[in-house]
Amino acid sequence: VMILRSRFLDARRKRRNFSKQATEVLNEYFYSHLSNPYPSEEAKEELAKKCGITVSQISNWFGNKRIRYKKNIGKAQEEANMYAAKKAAAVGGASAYAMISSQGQMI
Amino acid sequence: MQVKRNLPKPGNKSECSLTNTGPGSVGGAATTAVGVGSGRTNFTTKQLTELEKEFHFNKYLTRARRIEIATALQLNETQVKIWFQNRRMKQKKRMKEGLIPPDPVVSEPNTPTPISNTTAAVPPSGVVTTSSVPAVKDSIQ
DNA sequence: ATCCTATGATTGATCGGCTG
DNA sequence: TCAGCCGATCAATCATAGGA
Repeated sequence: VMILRSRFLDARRKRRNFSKQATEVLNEYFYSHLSNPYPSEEAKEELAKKCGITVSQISNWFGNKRIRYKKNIGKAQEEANMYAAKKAAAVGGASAYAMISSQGQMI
Repeated sequence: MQVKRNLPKPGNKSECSLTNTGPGSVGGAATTAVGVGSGRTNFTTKQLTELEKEFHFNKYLTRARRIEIATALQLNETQVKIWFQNRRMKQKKRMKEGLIPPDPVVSEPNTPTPISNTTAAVPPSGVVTTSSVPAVKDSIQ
């Protein structure tokens, strides 16, 4: 109730969705690194540059993605997974590195 | 409470490291007003205002000061400690990207600001009370 | 315009590592 | 040996954007 306190102070939250391309790049990375969706600081910087957003936004995106992915599993996620896998397998050029790194770690 | 994630940073192993949600159910002691202890405390505007004021003064707290504040604001020492930690990280983050001029460094790290009253809780304490509208303090975006 | 879902941001609190 | 800090992350929530 009175808990409506400082909500008005969040005027800064004038969010703008990321571009479709940016989201595409992020999802591609996320799904091709599902076993370890934790990009390093360097990877975040690269993604940030590639997506035209800040590193913090990259962190926010992965944070939200991990939680929300987990909140589902067995839904459109599985679908998105193979979508990304297929995508990575397809064009060997830009996506090649994604495939390789996805195999980075083993048991 | 329940955040036992594996170590993402260091060489982690297989499995989607994102698989937890431990039922933990800790008995947090929060003033959330909502039933049982909620892991997350909802700080009141007054508490946040005082903490912010103190932070502007000292970025780091001494044990004694922490106790004073915790008592005055009716919070745990840990909550005050954590709040300052998070606040420092927040400022650092703002500094990096956004802008937020470095702190005008206050001479001495002391001068305990008499946290208004002792048993904080009700008094209106005319601090920044809902200026009633758009009060868009804060710069940055 | 109305409702509902997707999504970016914020934040109290936790985890692991490092340090004085 | 140990408490506090940092850096990263979690998890819940807020507020808005976008679609039907």
